[in-house]
Amino acid sequence: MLSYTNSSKGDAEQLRRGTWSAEEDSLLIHYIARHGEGHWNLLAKRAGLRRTGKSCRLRWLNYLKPDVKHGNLTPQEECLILQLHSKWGNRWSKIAKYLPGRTDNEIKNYWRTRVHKHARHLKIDANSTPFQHVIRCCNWMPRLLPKMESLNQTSQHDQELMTMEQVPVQEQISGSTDIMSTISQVAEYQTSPFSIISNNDDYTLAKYCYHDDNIDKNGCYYNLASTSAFEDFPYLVGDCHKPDYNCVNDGFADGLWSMREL
DNA sequence: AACCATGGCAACCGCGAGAGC
DNA sequence: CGCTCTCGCGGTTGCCATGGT
Repeated sequence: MLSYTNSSKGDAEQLRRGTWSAEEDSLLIHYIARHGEGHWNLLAKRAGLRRTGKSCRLRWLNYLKPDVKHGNLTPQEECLILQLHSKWGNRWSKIAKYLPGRTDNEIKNYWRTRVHKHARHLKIDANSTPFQHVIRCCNWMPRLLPKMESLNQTSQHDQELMTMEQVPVQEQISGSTDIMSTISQVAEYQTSPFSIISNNDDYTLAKYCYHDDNIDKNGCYYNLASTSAFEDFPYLVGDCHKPDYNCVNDGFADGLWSMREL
């Protein structure tokens, strides 16, 4: 699957494209470990990689960087993506800032493969107001919340932190342990909006998102309560959503959840 | 077993912003 | 001011695995 870009400077300067090999990954990791990130075009040449600087940067940021989390998104992360996308639209990098360890590319792929798919099947625009109401008010968000609650009972957040401490990504990749890197990962994670979820003293994101008293008979209304814990996260604070139409009776919701159980 | 359709995701591309000269 | 380079972003492509027929 490997190809080369056209070059007028001869074969020696042809650039590789396509899937990265383990050898290339190793070259990139070790070069950055010694010299740091940045100046990607120069980095590519000095590291002996026949890749564009752009390609090196992308590979590092989306896959090789130690604090990149791999694996399925948690319900909490899915919930936050839905919230933030309804607020900011396709501002993937901005959304990714609120999901430590997740890349804009991963979030973008998640949206396009999972969320867009539902919109296609429902024959409505994924960016349209009706679809956003379906996602946020009728089914998707409310169904994520019980999952988040059940995960909280077993302290999912703590489990993730334990997992991160036990098997640092950097160790998996390079075979060496950088304890400071691991600690910084955990510290960064704890300052994210998700850090509140398993904090019983400070309530949980799920409980903030979902108040039974505020849900009407169609389940189309929920309130995001205000709390000082969300001062740095204005969208979640006191934001109320009430659809201006009955999104359950119009059949959107049934179609949505017959396709995939979250 | 072979073929085909589909989904998931890594990687690429084009563009624009910003910095440096 | 204009040029070049670097970087980052969002959109798109294409490979590969999986499931269905």
